[in-house]
Amino acid sequence: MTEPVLQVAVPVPIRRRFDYLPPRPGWTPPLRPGVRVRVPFGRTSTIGVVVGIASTSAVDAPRLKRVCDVIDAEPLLDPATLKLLTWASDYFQHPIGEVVAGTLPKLLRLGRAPKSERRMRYAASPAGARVFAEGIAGAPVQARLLGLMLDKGGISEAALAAEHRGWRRPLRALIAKGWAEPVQDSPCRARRFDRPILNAEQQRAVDAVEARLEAFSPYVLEGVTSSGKTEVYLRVIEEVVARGRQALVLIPEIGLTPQLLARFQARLSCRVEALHSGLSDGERLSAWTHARNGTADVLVGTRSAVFAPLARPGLFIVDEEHDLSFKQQDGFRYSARDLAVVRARDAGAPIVLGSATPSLEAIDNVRRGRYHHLVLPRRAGGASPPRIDVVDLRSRPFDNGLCDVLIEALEEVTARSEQALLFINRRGYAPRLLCHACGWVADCGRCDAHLVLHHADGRLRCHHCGAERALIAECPECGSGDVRRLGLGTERVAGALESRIEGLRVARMDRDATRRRGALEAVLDRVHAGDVDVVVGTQMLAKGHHFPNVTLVAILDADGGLFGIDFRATERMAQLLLQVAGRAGRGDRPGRVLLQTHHPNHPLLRTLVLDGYRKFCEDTLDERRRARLPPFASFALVRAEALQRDAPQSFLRDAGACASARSHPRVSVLGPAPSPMERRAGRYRAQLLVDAASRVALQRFLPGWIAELEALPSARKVRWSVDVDPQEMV
DNA sequence: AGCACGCCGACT
DNA sequence: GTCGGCGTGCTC
Repeated sequence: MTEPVLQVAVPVPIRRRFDYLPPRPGWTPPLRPGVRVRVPFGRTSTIGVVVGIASTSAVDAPRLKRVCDVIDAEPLLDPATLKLLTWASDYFQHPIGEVVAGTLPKLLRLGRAPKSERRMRYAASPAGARVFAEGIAGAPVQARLLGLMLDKGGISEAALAAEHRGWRRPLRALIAKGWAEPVQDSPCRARRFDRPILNAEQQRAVDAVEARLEAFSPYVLEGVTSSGKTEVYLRVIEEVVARGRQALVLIPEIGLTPQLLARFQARLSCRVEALHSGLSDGERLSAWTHARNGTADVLVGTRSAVFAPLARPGLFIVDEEHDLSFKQQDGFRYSARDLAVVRARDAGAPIVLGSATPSLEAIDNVRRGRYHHLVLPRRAGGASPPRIDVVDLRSRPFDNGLCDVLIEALEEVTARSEQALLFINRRGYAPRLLCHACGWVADCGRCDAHLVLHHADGRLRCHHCGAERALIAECPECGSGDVRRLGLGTERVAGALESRIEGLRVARMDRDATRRRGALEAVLDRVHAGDVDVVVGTQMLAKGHHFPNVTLVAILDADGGLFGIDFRATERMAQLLLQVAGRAGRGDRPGRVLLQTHHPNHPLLRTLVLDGYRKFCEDTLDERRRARLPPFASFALVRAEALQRDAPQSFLRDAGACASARSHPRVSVLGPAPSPMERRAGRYRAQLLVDAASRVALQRFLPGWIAELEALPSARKVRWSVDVDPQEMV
């Protein structure tokens, strides 16, 4: 009888599993995939997870070591979660060990046991109550425990232990038969008093999802801002939880988690838990464990929550599906949105991808009939959509980004005691400091970028590497005192507004103004209290905050996205534009959007403003199809960086040569080319694009090719990574 | 990622 | 004469 071979995911950046033998010959305790093991590794030892068990190994028998010990009696990761992790590792070409370790709460990675379920309570199910009434024969202990549960409406573990010494086994039997179930430790309160009435479209969306709760069915829920998407989520979640299943809700990585969580908890009479980066290690472990053992009915989390195991998965929701933060931008570059779809498919559950501005991928899937389309065209409460006015900046006088049309509009708004949002895509005061005498520009020494002037503290900062310098009054090259501040940032616009309109109360909302803990909340509170007339901010303004009194939104420079290097730049710009615009005219007052541009006749801008987002997407998708760009092709990007200027390019040239030698008919490589910002934080960067005709072609090509790259001598002189389905080409 | 082995400069 | 620089190689 040969010993089983344990395939272990070891937390190292090596694209391989490591084979081990059981702790001792003739080891009998069950060894199942999903258990953690401590393994000798090189000259040290580390904790890994068994991801497979085989009868043979490709490694020579004498080289196989034994695991030191098995940490878990029961698998920590269930088969579905393991399957997801392996799938993600294969698809995104990231080492399995790092995938597994990276998605486990830190305390579990360190070998801690999952949180005990001490405070769990158990109650009889309706089926249990029926059976008990009819009388249970042959299982006196089970009957007694069930009786207690019925008697007291639930019983704690401590009370169970007091009642019967070996309580775990009969309890497990009761749960297995569906007669008893774990319940939350505090009794449920019915909190459905605040349930708004659905409009016809919301009802149709809810009905559509609820009609197919038992099978994989993907939906795109397209609803303009404040059309009541969240209410649709809540109704469907209620139904899923009522059927004894769990819901996983993914939200973008922003400070909105507390608000959304509060709304969920206020509306749902079940146990809602959060899993996001703001939690302590203990809280994170607790939420993870509750998802895994089924104590939590609803798990609301950011990107990484997509890997949380679920005891009874029944529904997946990705809110603001188009948001870039669902794609991790370093290390293990996975897309939580796409993985959620994979998970829903495996679980045979519905998934709702919600957005006011769905991604082109989502829309394409609708067009191909793969996803169902649910539309919420109306704004809740009958608010009318905002009017979009394009302001032609050409030959119009404007000062610090503010033209007279905008100033007048602002004065009208504040006269009515309403509020306005000004969006500008750059923080700081001025993005460029220029000597008018000799042309010198303040550049970052470590990046190919200009330093941005921050006026408040008199510093010059690099927004790419964080380098900082004191502001200088004279040109360091020629000594001239005529050093000018070029371009616009939030700080400058805010200051200009204050001096242009007397008594105007301006708040800033950008990374600088909200860095301090609680600062964002403070700004939001001031806005809600009406202590602010105008908010000047960056992208942050676009992200779902509710500003009921805002009736004017201005986009100071809509041109940025029109001529970007990234083929997704226009899609981004359109989404941002509509998201920002969506902040205007909630409540009962109509909103107005002012869009300042030097290119009022740009075709995509015109389509967007005149025909709306849908038409814009149709046109952009047609263009993508003609140009064979995603989603009509599948990309991967290999990035490399090094302190030596040519190391990245020569590695990527070798990589390109390997690719050509493989002569895959449906795959080609483009480049290498220096990254759009070649030097960043002192390192030179370059990239190579892999262009495949389809996902399948790309997935067939990558594994073998990447294995070759790992063996290239030039690979050792650079740091390199693969980004499958890159979202940003920079 | 760690960790060790290995061969060349400024210090007691 | 040694401490230590990081290049190279390996991990079941």
